[in-house]
Amino acid sequence: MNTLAEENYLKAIFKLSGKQKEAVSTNAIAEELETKASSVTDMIKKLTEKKLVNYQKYQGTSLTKKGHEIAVHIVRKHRLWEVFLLKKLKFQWDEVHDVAEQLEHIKSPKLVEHLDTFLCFPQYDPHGDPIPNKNGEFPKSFSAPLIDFAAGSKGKVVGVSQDNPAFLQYLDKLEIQLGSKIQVIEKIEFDQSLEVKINGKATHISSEVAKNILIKQ
Amino acid sequence: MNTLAEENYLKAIFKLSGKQKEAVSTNAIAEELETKASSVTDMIKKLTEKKLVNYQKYQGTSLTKKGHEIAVHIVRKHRLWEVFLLKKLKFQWDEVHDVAEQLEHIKSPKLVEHLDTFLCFPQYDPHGDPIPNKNGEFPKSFSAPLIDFAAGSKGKVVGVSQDNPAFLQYLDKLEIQLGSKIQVIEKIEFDQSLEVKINGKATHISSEVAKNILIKQ
DNA sequence: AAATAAATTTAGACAAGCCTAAAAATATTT
DNA sequence: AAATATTTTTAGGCTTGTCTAAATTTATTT
Ligand SMILES: [Mn+2]
Ligand SMILES: [Mn+2]
Ligand SMILES: [Mn+2]
Ligand SMILES: [Mn+2]
Repeated sequence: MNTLAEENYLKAIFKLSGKQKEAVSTNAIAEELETKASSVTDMIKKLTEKKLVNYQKYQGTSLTKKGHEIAVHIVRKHRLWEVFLLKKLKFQWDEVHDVAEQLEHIKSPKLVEHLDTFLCFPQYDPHGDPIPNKNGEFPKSFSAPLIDFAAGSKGKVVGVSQDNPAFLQYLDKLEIQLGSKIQVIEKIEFDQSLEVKINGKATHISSEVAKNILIKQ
Repeated sequence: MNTLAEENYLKAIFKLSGKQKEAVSTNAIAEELETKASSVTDMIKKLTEKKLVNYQKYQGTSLTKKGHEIAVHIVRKHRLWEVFLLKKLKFQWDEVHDVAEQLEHIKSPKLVEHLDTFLCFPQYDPHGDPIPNKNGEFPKSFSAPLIDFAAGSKGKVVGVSQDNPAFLQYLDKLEIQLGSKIQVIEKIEFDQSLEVKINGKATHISSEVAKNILIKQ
């Protein structure tokens, strides 16, 4: 069984290594976990010992098959709990992440599977992130950040790539939710910001925000 | 904010000190938490520092007002989660305790209150234990252990004073549940065991079991 | 190809929680 | 009231996970 700290490291490496499972730098992990590089080196050595990561001095870290499985399972739990908090306990979408950070570490195979059943096997969490099934398989989703769309293109908001409360509350203020119809009116060359229509209503969006909104055409 | 270990110590002291809030011995705490007396002394000193317990060397430990409040709040969370697991996630009554031991440490005031609302403010957990409300007040309950009842007396099972799975599974086998009607047919002097009728069916029960079944007349 | 900068690791320290063994205090017998 | 037994505390040590400061390696400039 793994400790809470170990699980958080595995999750961070999973998040940072992306689809190609690239090696992740020590500093990147330190930043993600708001800790120091020296602490990361220490922990990586323990995870290497447990065969949960591949690590070569100065060359970065990647997950082993076993480490990957554990990380995906934690992501599964995190996202299922987020759905539970939103759908059953009436939390707002900007409130679920922090509590799920705690709940994801609860250890009980039965709990996860029964929760999944209770929630009717949701495929996406409140931020549009895909929920892996019990075999660790993710539902396929075809989306791209809003910033990659050209003027004139239309689509639907299917997700966000941040779950920071300030960001999510700002989206609420802009009346942007999962499912909102969006059309790019103009891309401002100067600062990469966008003029868009959200459900028919014209709004201006910074590039920083547009990077974190996921669109499906 | 308190650590997981601190919370478990407060809960243990609460459980052991009973209604009169008697001082609890170091050894009793050690046994309850399956740890060593020396570890208990260490922790008690920290809790004294934080003004969560009253402690005098060699004279035992009791909870302060603040310590008592925290302990009751953890008990509240534990029991609400037990209800959730049983009622919503279809756990058996012998399976809920261990998972609730983990869930009781999740920190989110909103989570507890919304869970309580979601469950429609239950007053008792799956073992018949009273659930304190958000002000820390327990519902009054009038029950006594089965072993205290004389031959001929009748009553209803309203609780158990152990949540150890082996004990609960044995009750399942005896077809004893909360709500079961029970009548004491005979008390065996020799070993304090009982002949009883459960929902009309005759059964023999050891004193050890009879101590842990709570009856309301 | 040096020199410099940035990233990473090592060395040594610290707090939390736990342990064993020994000492001290309290309780129980004789 | 001693002697003995039990309980509790103290002393010293270990692991986990963190930190700062210094050393080392790798990357980037000049
Ligand atoms: Mn999240
Ligand atoms: Mn999410
Ligand atoms: Mn319980
Ligand atoms: Mn219970």
